Amino acid sequence: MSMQAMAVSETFSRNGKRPIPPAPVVGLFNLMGAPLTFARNEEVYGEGEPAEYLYTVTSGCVRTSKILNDGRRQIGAFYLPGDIFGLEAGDEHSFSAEALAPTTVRIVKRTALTSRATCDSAMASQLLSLTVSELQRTQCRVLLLIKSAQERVAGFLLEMANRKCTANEIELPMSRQDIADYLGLTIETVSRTLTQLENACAIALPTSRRIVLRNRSALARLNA
Amino acid sequence: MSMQAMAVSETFSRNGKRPIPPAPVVGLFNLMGAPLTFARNEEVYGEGEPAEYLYTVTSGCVRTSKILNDGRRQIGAFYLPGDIFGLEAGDEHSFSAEALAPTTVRIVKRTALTSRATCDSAMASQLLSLTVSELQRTQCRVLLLIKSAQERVAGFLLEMANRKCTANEIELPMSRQDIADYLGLTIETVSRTLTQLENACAIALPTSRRIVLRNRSALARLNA
DNA sequence: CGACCATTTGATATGGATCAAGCGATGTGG
DNA sequence: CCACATCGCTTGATCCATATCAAATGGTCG
Repeated sequence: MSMQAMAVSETFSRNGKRPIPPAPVVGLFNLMGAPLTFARNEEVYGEGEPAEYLYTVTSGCVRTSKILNDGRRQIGAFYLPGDIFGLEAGDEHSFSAEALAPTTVRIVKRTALTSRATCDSAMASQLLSLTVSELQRTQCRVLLLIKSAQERVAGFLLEMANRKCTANEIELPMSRQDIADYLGLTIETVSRTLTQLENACAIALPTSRRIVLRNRSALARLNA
Repeated sequence: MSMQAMAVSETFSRNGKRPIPPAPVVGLFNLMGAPLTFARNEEVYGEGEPAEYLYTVTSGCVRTSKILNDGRRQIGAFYLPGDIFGLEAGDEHSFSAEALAPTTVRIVKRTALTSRATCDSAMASQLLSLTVSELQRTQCRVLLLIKSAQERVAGFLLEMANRKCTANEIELPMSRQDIADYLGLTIETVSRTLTQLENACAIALPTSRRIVLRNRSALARLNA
C-alpha cells in the first residue's frame, strides 16, 4: 500500500481550509454495481441499520443526518456526484442517508472490499485515502462551527462552490433547513445572513436556491 | 488487509456518542523508536512543518492547536498515553503540537510506515483503523459543537472520563483556556458551567484540575 | 384560483461573550 | 519566614449575536 492516502496535501490549500474533492478512486468505482434510483426525500439507509454497502452518487445529491434526542437534527454531510458515502465507521450506520433530489447511486458490498483490499494494496490505499478525505472535511466543519454565523455561511458557500467547480454560480440542492442543520444555526439566521451577504454585494440570489459568488475574497475574508 | 478498521462499532455505544480508545495497534508501536522528552508547553512540532513522523504518547499529555487569523486558537485534540498523533493528513502539519505537561513520546518515520504498509496488510489495516478512530472523535466534536455550553462541557467531561477509565475521578491535564478553545467557548463560560454542574451535584471540584463525576446519567442527559 | 410549502422579514428574548474585579495558590526575593 | 508579584480560576455586570416567536411574501402544484 502506498502512503499516498496520507499525503493528500495537494488537495488542500496551505492553511488546510479549502477542501477539493480527492482524485477519483478508480479501482473502487470499478467494483460498483448497477445504479439504484431514489426519489426526493427517499431514504437510502437508516440510522442503526447494518452498514453493508459503500455508495457512490452518480447523479443527484444525498445528505446524511441523525436526529438527536431533543429533536434537533444534525446533518453529517452532503454528497454530490462522484462522492462516496456510507463509510462512517462501525458495523451499523450512525447516520441515516436520504436523497435530496431524484438521485442515482451505485453500491459495493463492504465484504467485497474487505477481501479485495486484503491482497490489493492499491485498493487498501484508496480506502485510507477516502477516510482521510472524510476526516479533512470533518475537521473543516469543526473550524466552521466555532465561528460566527456570517463566517459559517460564507464558509459553506465557498465549500460548495469549490466542490462543484462550476464557475461562480451554484445551484444549491439543499433547503435552508438543511443548511441550518449542517451549520448548527436556525433557518432564520441562515436566511438573514444570506440577505446580509447579498446587501454587502458578496453574493447575488437570482432565486433562493441559486447563488452567485460576486466577491470570493470578501467571503474568504469572513472565513477567517 | 482486513476490514476490521471499518468495523469498530464495538468501541462505540449504539448511538455513536461514546468513543472509547480503539484496541492498541501493536505492530505500529513496535516500529516506534526511543523516547523523546518534552517540557511543559514545549512544542513537539509546528503548524506548517513537514509531517515526517507519527508520534505516540508514552507519558504526559499533548494538545494540537492552530491559531486562526483573527487570533483565536482552535484546539485540534488532546492526546493521552497510548494515543497516536501527527497524522492529521497532508505533507505538512495543519496543527502544531505542544506538551501540556512533562511528556515523553516515541516516533516513527512516515516513510517507514509507507514501505511497511505496502506489503503488510495488517499494518495497512492499523493505519486505516487509526484514521477511522480520529474521524469518529472528530464527528463527536461536531455533535458537541452544535449544542449548548452545558452540553459541551458535560460531553467533554464524559469523553475525558471514558478515555482514562479511572473510575469517576479525573485529573484534567489541561487548563480552562485549553478546554474553552477545544469547545469553542470562553474561559469564563467554561468556569461558570462547571460551577453550575457542581451546584447541580452532577460533579464535584476538589481542586480546579480534579473533577469527580457524581452523577454520570445527569451529565449524559445533558449530552443529548 | 386556492392551498401549501419554503423563504424572508420583523419584534423580542436569551445564552454566551465581553469587560472588569476579586480570589486563591504558587513561586520569588528580601 | 514573610511580603509581594504572578498566574490560573472564579464571579459579577453588561452587551450583543443568535434563537425564538410571529407574520408576511412568494413560488409550486392541484
